[in-house]
Amino acid sequence: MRVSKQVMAENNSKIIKEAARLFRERGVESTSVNDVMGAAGLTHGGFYRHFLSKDELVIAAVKKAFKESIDSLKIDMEQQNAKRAVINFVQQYLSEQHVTKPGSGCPVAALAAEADRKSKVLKNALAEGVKQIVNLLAQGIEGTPDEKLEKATGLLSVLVGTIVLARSAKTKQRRSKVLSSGVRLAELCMN
Amino acid sequence: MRVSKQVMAENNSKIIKEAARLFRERGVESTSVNDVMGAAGLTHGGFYRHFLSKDELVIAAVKKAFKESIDSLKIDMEQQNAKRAVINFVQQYLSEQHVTKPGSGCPVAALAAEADRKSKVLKNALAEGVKQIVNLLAQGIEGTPDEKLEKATGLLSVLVGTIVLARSAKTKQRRSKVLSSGVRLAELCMN
DNA sequence: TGTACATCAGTGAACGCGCGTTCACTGATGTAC
DNA sequence: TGTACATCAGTGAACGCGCGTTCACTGATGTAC
Repeated sequence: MRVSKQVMAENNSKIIKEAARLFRERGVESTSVNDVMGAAGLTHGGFYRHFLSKDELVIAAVKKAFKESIDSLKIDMEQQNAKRAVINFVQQYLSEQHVTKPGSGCPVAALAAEADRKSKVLKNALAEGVKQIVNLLAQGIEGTPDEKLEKATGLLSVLVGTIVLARSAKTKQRRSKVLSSGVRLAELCMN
Repeated sequence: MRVSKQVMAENNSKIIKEAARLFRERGVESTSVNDVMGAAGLTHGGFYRHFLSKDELVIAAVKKAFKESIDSLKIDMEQQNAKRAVINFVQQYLSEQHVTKPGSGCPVAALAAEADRKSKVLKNALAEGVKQIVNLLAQGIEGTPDEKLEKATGLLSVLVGTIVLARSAKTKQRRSKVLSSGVRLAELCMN
């Protein structure tokens, strides 16, 4: 039956939140509309009162996933100096937790490969998020404006590559080695 | 109708070859058994004379994809000095061509995210390929055995991350910037 | 080497299944008076 | 503020579709003599 505007808005947030988690955990194609609605405590039929299509949900979920990272990085940058904030970001990014919990992690590492093959709109959402993160990271890096951007781009490449490689590792030992070599490289990137 | 052993062997190779290309181009889930068989000039029904399941084909295709890269790198290392071979490998890896033609490119960059969620067997095939490539790259890098492996691991992280990020770029300019920052980083890794 | 027959690679229809999406229906919500 | 009614968020059955897989069939291949 009909629910109040407020409940509907809450349901909408829940759907996007669960989608952002499930898409990163299992991939977009392996997550059905039914999976997402079930995780949000609803049934699949009502989905189309919220979104025109699954594709639209994917966009919303990717934007939400980026917003989480970006907002917390922004707040960190305002509360302390930018360089420290970036160092903290890198440390969290290159952690065991991030490797084993993609559901709350970086959408680039989890979804870029899939996005490359999907709709142009999704690719745009990905590219937009990357741009914003690179711009933020650049603020915590030394150099001329051009150098900052180049270094930030390199840093993000290292971060993404390290997580992707660490996730492909079979043993915990191997994973740790991949992560620690990533940490060393990330430090190189920032100077 | 029945075909000769030789023709059957050729068909088997064709199936694996087309699968290795299509899986990297479109992803494993977005490529159907029918797509692969069609690309190999056959019909879908005959597929199960060659493989027990689609999963088995995925393993074979990933192994084939790695073998291509690894064999050509090995040959290069034998024909000239190892360091030069690694430099060439990096140059080819971080090229426009590799970004735009995933079908003949690195299986890690194309499939690692998807493999992380799929069967353990596929993950193992990926991890095995990564191990072999890291070992080869280490031979072309200076340092103690431990340093060589750590540097090679870092180098591969940079390579994979750079390609993933470059593929997510919207414009050719942006793609070039990502690639050139990757080249600079790769050079840092090797020393 | 030639013949008779069993084998089996490849074909295309058919299977059950889960997917994204649609729809008639329900009943609480929101609104007009 | 109370009432009567239109709205519409959510439900669950149903839709067409493509998927991985199975199967009866075909006829060239491979083999036993």
